[in-house]
Amino acid sequence: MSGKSDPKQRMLETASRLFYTQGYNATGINQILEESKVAKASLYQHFGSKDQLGIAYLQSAREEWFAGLDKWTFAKHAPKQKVLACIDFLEYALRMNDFRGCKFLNMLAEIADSSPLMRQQIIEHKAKLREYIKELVIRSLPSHSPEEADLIGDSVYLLFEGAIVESKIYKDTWPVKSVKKMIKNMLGE
Amino acid sequence: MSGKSDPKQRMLETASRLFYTQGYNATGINQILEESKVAKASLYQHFGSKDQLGIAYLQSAREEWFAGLDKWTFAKHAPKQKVLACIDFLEYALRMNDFRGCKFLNMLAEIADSSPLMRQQIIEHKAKLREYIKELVIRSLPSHSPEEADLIGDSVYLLFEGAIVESKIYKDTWPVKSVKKMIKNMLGE
DNA sequence: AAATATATAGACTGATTTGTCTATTACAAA
DNA sequence: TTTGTAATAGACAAATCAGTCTATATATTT
Repeated sequence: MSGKSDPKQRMLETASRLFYTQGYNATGINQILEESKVAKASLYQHFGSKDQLGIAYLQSAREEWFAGLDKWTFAKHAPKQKVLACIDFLEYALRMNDFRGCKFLNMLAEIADSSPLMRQQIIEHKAKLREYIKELVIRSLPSHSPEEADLIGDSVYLLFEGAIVESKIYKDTWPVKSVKKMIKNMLGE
Repeated sequence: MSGKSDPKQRMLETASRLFYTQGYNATGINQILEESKVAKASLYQHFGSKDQLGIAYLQSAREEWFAGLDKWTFAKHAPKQKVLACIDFLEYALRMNDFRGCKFLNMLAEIADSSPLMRQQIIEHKAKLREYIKELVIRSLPSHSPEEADLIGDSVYLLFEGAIVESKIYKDTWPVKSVKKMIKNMLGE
């Protein structure tokens, strides 16, 4: 059960790397098996299908994402600073991943209507992120009306998402930097 | 050369439909040939490769997109109303396409680093859209400093893009509606 | 009518796809 | 030591992938 010798873990890590860098449809299970040095039967023993492996990939990506996000926001105390920490984490994560964008949005673009289960994973992840950000924004704006704070919360979330996809297009941090400035304005000086 | 009987046009239309609804990698050329009733040799005669067909798909999608955008903005005269018309066009287009999202972002997520030419098409399209919106926003805010207007222009663009991807996730118009409200605020009452 | 260009049908290649199956090996617990 | 579990290697299936090629047929133009 220790990392390197556990076939299931090895497979998931290799699949995660390949799905992200090459795309889900462009990655065959044979390549995953070769690079993780796992037998084909083991894949179907542990995951049952490529689709299920894709779901496991999204699940682990979600855990990783929120673990990172928590780490960055917990370092700050004021709600507004926590919101800005989300943006700083985003810039950090995008750089770390060479601007390959969001694992969930990339997958969503690939699967079309062929995997409702993966789609559900993606929706849940994004809905959770939306609530996460909205909660922080609302706490940053205690004097605003619920309607106003709600709108600003969604706007911060949509700017956040916009920054992800645009940084992937331009392979640059300008979208994140613009978004951070704009959010600072929206949350007040 | 009249529509239905022109193999090249027939192929491109069928490929566009299939690439968009099924994804680029998930669509084989054989399916395109069958559904467009075109011989395989004709495809390679006119396009040379599947990659080139993908590029032609993106080119025609760009023309279509800006033709639609122009139509909606030309109907308004005040710059601010033109910006809002962009959002209205977006909502119209997303609905029309059953919330399948942006053809360019979908493709970008699929090709990873396998097609620099397609990537270039995507970058050019988005850069053009960014300039289009920024120009309208700057004209909407004549009394703002260039730096402020520039930031708001990019923010509107990023909200616009965010609305596209989020409406695809949730298959709902709430992101577009939130973005329209927020942009109204940003451009002043 | 003859010549040229374009489209069609479809065989074929060689590689790859997901998934199943058999048979063998390694290891751990009883 | 025996028994049961998990991993391995790899053959195999049936389908599909992009792309090439030959041969035939249809139009258009000169």
